[in-house]
Amino acid sequence: MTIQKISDAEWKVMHVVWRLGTVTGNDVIAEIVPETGWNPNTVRTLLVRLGEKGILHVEKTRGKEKDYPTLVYTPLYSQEECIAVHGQNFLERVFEGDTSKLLVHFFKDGSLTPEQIAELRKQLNELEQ
Amino acid sequence: MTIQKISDAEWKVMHVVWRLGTVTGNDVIAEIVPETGWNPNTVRTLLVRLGEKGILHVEKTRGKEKDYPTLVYTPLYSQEECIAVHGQNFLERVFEGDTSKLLVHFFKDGSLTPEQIAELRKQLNELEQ
DNA sequence: TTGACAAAACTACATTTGTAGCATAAAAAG
DNA sequence: CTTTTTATGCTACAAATGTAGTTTTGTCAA
Repeated sequence: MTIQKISDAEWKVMHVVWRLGTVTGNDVIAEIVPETGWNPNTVRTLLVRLGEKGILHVEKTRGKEKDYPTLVYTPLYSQEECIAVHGQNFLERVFEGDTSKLLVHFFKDGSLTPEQIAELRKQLNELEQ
Repeated sequence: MTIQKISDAEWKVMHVVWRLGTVTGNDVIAEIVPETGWNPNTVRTLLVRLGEKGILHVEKTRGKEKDYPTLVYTPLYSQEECIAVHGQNFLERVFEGDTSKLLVHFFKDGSLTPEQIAELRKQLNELEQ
């Protein structure tokens, strides 16, 4: 019932899907293959699996006009939802659930720009009152 | 050559090993089994795998006095090193490498105590100058 | 109509992971 | 010494993952 696990390779696909909204296999292939060198079939396999996991909705549509039917994939969960679930998991696994330990780690390691630091300070202030 | 991947179940073992320093199988079993309900053999399997992965050093030692030889496991990498590697990986996978996005997410989601917030502010200040 | 081409569907296969069970060897107990 | 425990060493096995290859099928160009 909960959101199923998204594997490393699948995350890469999901980022593209969230960015583009509703996509065809080719859309994703066009984005990912040049960057990763993966075989196009690999991308398609990942899309199929994400469909089976209930993370993407899969539908066969006839494009606008005379196009022949193509599978289109649509995210069933927002990026925020998936990040929430998987972030929680990571937090527990690696930091034993201690959020502030996590935050301190990524602070130090993050080489943040001054703007980002300012943004974080703002967030902190908001949290505080 | 890099630190190999540590799986979910293995992290649980590693936290115990880091906490206790050098451990026997039984030490880890005593800590983990009550909490998780895992079969003791499961814990031993994980220890063996961590040894094979080069994350733990395995050695057969004769305990202090009249003890019979037992396998003892010692971490070959500090918690910080492992967290650095795996944290980086997570950051890239889930947040596409954007540290500040990660931080903002865990801020909002983290239900921090006032002390933790204060601590973070301190860290921020240190970073800033 | 027929052949070429591309998308989709199905199949594949080695590794890793979760989760043990079973057999053996050595120590402790009797 | 023999028996009983227990840690260790193998073996196991299904599901998930990374990474495609092969086959089928539907569309379009000739």
